[in-house]
Amino acid sequence: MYNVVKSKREYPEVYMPSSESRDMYLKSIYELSYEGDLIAVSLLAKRMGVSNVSATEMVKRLEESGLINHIPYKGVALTKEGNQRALIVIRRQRLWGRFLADHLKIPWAQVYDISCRLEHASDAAVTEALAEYLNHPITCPHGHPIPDANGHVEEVTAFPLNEISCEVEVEVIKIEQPELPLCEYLEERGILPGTILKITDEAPYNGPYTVELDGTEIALGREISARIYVNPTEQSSD
Amino acid sequence: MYNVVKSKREYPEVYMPSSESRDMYLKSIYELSYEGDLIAVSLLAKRMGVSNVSATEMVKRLEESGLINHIPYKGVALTKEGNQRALIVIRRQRLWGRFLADHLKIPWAQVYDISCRLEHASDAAVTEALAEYLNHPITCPHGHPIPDANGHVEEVTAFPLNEISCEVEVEVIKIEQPELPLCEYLEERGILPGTILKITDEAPYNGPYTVELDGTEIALGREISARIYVNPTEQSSD
DNA sequence: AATTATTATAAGGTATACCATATAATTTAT
DNA sequence: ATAAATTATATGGTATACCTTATAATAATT
Repeated sequence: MYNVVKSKREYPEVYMPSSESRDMYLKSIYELSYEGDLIAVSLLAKRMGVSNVSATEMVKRLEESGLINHIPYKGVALTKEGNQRALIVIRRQRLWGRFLADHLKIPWAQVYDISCRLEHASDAAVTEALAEYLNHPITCPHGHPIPDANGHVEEVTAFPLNEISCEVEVEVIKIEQPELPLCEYLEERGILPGTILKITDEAPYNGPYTVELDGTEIALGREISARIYVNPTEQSSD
Repeated sequence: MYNVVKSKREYPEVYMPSSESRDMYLKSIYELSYEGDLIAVSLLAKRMGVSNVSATEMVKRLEESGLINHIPYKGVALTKEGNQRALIVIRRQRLWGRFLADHLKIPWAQVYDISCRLEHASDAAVTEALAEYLNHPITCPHGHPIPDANGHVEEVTAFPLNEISCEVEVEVIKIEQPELPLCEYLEERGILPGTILKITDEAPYNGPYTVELDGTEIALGREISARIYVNPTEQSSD
């Protein structure tokens, strides 16, 4: 009688198995992938916060459904269908992200996690109504492009901050894997898409970067820097 | 790492067990209850679309959690805590209902089912931000009052249409159990909160009512009539 | 009071999505 | 080439939330 409770059974599993968990795996694989490379199952497990055995089990299920390819001892990659599905889920999440940030004024750091829950409660009709309502935004609050209704995106070109030289002024474009603790850290320090900053010093032995923004200097670890994608500003390229 | 996937485990079950399914049971019990009367487990099972055995199992779990009381062979009733929880869930659903209907322009008939999915993806912070954004509406699109953040409501007084005499002009106040097929039927015929109508004829042997609205006459079965709650208009009480 | 109907419980099963531990297969590094 | 590390699989177990079938307990009706 109520969709929510019976959803597991109402879908014809053979045709297109779908669940929150499966969608999260597909999304993680997409987010970890770069130009169709293979993702190690152990990396996927780490990202999903589950054991390797559990990830392997799910990989098997997703492969049987034709959503991913698994080359043993090498890794997994999304099939065309899996990629499509991942991008549809990502579209939903990023649209909800915009709504949460722009309309509900949810703190930036919390947006990703909350939108992640809403994405699973939205079908195509709700998603498109939401897109219309939001006036078809092109990026999410963390700077990622929003795929269109057919699951197409142009990924924005940007470079991780740790690949940028000292004294080059850059603009923050997007944050990769914007989960709560990282974003809280960044939000406190005013680092979000649009922020202008530059590296003023690199500590040796893989030590932190010193970053200047808004006249103040802060220290940023290498791991975090690798998740902050930036582009040189026009000013710096002169 | 991702809340959605691990939510089942992250809550300390002993303290406050919560899940979509449990919330749906609580909500159903609330909706079936009238002035604290006992709800038969079989009725609950029917409402939830599950077998009696399954409903009994869940009743046991909910009782162990202190959310309901179960008097064997009599029925179940929400405890104070269960009632609170039900109303919080209902608040979320009804707020989302307003958003879906007023902002996303989702067809009225579909609002209940969709809001039912969104309600489970909302914590207190999102709920209150949403309430603020919607300007604290007092009723949902189906005419039900929205509980406040503490889980308090004043149920609106209204009478099922089948208890109304012929020729009395009434206004539709709310639709009980507004699931999709019923609402599609009503929406097609223009019967929703605010509609003014009157019964012009009652067919014998529990036959259909003839109802006049907007100058046209339509036939309405008794079962449906019992779910349409109305109040006499000021005009009719003169 | 006896029959019928309803309600409850018991036993065994399904599916999803996790877990740990152990072993086998393969890759990588020495 | 061999040892070490990684990856895969096999086995058995947990929790939730369903299911069916069968039996026991109670309530309602005749």
